[in-house]
Amino acid sequence: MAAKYQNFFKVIPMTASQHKVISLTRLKIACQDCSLKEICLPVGVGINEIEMLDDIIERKKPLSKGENLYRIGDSFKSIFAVRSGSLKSICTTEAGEVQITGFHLPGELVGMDAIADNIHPVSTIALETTSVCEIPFEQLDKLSEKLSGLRHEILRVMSREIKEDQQNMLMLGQKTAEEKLAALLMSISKRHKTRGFSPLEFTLTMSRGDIGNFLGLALETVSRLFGRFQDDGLITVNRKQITILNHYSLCALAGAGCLHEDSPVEKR
Amino acid sequence: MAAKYQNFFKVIPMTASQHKVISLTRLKIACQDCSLKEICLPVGVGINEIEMLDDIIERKKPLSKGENLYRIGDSFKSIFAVRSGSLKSICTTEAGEVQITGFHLPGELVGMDAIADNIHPVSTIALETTSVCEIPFEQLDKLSEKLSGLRHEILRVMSREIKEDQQNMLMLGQKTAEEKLAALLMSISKRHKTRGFSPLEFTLTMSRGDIGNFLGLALETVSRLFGRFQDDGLITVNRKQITILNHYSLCALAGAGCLHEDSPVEKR
DNA sequence: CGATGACTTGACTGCTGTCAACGTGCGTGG
DNA sequence: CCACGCACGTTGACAGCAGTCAAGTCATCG
Repeated sequence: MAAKYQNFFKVIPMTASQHKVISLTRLKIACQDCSLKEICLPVGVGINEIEMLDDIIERKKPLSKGENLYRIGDSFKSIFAVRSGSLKSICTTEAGEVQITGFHLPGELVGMDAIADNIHPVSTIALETTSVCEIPFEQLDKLSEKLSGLRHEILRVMSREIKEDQQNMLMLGQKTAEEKLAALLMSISKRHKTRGFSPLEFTLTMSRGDIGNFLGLALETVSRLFGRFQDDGLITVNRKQITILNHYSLCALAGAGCLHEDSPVEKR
Repeated sequence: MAAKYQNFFKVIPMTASQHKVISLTRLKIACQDCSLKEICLPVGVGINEIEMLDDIIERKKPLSKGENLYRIGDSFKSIFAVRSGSLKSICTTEAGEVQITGFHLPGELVGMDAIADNIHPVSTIALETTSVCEIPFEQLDKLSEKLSGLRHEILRVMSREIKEDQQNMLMLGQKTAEEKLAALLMSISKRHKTRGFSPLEFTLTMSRGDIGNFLGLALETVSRLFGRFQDDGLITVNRKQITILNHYSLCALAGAGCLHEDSPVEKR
């Protein structure tokens, strides 16, 4: 769902140690290096504005595993950029069933689906220790009034989300279990690559059950598929550690566009 | 996908005869009555601006069945509001397979997914004789700079599309064939209701194949399900004419939220 | 009136869900 | 440091839903 802001909203991942020692200087550097500065920094020009930013970011201390960033029904004030860690968004039906609507990795934005009604339609929960930047929507909107580039970028980001959600819709509706899982792996791989990490070796922070729920599969099926993929030499699975051995075949399996139409050739 | 703009972007449906006799006066009335005027009319204030509008709309003569509104890869200039008729959006994979990403009914907007890359990611095709209004995005954007209400509304509309696409994703991934079809019928019913037509009796403008493709089902399955629904007394099917007999049960079948969480109670 | 495409119905196969038992790793507490 | 317990993950057996193939019916259009 939110795999798509990297081009514009690229966030510099932070290590856990950095979270502890947030000095004003350090943060300024972090923000200036971060591609999010196009949103964050122009809020004010002066140094004191940056200090304001400090406050905003400082306010969000890292979430620990299982903690909520926001809950269904919470009023919408800000969108969030993931700096490190990962999250999942879930919506619960009246029957109490839980449905995962997406996973969020560093450099991605969450919460834009709340703009419509000023209420968060999903809960977003940390899958591990996770640090986020808060971007007050009010300020972002004000800013976009003056900066047409920013305004366009916001529209583009949202449009991209629509476009890619539609791709995901297709995937879920039309693909087999095998194709779904391959597509998810390709999606995560691509997103890791975009943020500068290895696209061929990564750790899944979500459980088999989470993956199954998201893909509309039984967790047993997910487990079996991991086994089959390994037998076929496509990947190596070690608990949550995934190594992609045969990127091309996996991409082919994922089918049309590798979840987001970016085959070998990079789009844009 | 695009079932969601009715609250704001309500378009007054036109009869076929109206298409033929577009007088300037008549059109002005049409635009002023149309809820789209919040977008269209403020472009200019003077009478000549409205004439400009006339030109824009006139340019779009009704599409006949099978005609393209735009094709994949076309450069993006405008979004479109459906006045009468209906359309489907399809994306074709490199393998030449066709996937339907959505149906569009009167009062709905199409083309917002092209903002991201300035290129239409899908082709949109008339399912019957169809008339649309063209809304030049350039002008819409310029206008939104001054009118914060309009700017917010655009964001809200796009946010809503994201939110509801996510709901659809869930539906496609998690629901059974029965639930999918029920959900589609409920969606269409709701959309008909919103534009002031009967929610319990309507004509499907798309083929069984289209429905199956969209829902990720074989067309035979769709056909069988229509039969089963009829046997169970939920609906009456006469070729493309659908009558909903047991709205409540169908809604229950559609599951969590009737595709868009609007059970008996109306949201917002 | 015939042809073509859309739809329906039937038989059969296979993928995937469900139920169930069994490993495996990690954290807690002795 | 070890043992235990619990959550997570794996594997197997079986059943059912939905896809595929195929034949036949119906509507629409030239």
